[in-house]
Amino acid sequence: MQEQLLSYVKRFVQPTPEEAKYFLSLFKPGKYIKKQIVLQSGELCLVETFVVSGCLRSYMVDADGQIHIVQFAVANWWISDMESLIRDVPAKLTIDALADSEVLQITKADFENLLIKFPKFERMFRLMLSNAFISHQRRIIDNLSIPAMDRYLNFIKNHRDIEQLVPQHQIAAYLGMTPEFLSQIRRKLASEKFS
Amino acid sequence: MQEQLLSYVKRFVQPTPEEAKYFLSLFKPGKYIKKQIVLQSGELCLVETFVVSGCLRSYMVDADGQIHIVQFAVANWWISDMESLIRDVPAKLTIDALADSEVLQITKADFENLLIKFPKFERMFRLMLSNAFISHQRRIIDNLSIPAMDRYLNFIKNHRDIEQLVPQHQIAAYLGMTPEFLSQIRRKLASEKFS
DNA sequence: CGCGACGTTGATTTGCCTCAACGATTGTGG
DNA sequence: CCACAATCGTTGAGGCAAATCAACGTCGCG
Repeated sequence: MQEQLLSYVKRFVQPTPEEAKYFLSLFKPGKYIKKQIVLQSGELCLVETFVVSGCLRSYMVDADGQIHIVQFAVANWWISDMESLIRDVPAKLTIDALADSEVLQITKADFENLLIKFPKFERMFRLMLSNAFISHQRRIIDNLSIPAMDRYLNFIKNHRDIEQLVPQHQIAAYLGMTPEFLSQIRRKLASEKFS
Repeated sequence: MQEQLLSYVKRFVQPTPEEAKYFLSLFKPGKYIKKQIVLQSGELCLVETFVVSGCLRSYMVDADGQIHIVQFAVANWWISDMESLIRDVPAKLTIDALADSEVLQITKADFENLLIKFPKFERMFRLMLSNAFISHQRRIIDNLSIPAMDRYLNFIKNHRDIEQLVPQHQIAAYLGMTPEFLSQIRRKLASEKFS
């Protein structure tokens, strides 16, 4: 588990053995079983979570009780309610496990100590955030400009791993459509295959 | 101008006079007149731009030729094509001026030198990015869960400054609706005022 | 003055949602 | 190990929000 996180880190920065050891020592391993809640909306988000295996998801419930999925996190992804974590406000998101999962978690306090002791990691988190920012930006554009069927096609092309792990109505909730409508789309796609 | 940027910086980190001086020395002032292009999509984005006054916008043109606005940048906002800037790939976004504007710009090379020389600023950009990430995340949720009229009401509540600066069809392109439909919404809102 | 940018209005169409019902599969307690 | 309940995906009918298309009035500006 620790090695997996370390090799992830090395994509961004090259820690010395000492830095790497300290870094890893701050992460506590944990397990969640399917459906288990990691963070309940309304509470404070106290940790940043790195997914080693399995799948977590973050979602928001809107005024009509509808669930909107913000993110799926499979192996080598991070997940948290960033707003709650950074600004110490109650979380708007709920995070739970879609499958049995192993994680590594660092508390906010340890995280801040880490950055003070080894500013090198500041760089790593900045680069990670840039990536997340870019992909969120693309998702905004896609939601505004691309019809439902193409959004689905893009999704299964770019996230085949997630597609095989989570049920289809979860994908619908991520793409911003109803499960019924996603079903229509799939029917249409299947029939088009004979042409 | 420089003082405006400095006071912005101080929201995040406390630079020493020496750090502040070096930081500011890397930013070159510039002006754009209304409609002038700052970055053409397809080219490389070479600078990060801080808006001192006026208003820039970034947008993407989709397959149907429709324009989708990613961001308005008024005073004290940053704007760039982050993906192009960080990964050295052709920009997908175009940036232009919606009004005569004053800016301060730093090149990618100077930016990297800055972070090597004074890692303190790494922290600042990480915190800035967190904020941008959080607001993008909220926009994704809003676009999926909130009807057009409420998105418009939220926009004019939270961005009255922008609303007064840019024409309405630009706001429509930001909110993901047609100008005609925004017009309908405004008519309905106006008539509701007499009740 | 004349043209282009901007906002408005109305008629029509369409993409997607709602609601309701129904198999198939999974899983779980008795 | 069976029975029953959830969970999941599918189908169809009907409805609504928002897009499209077309026309028009107004204003600011070269």
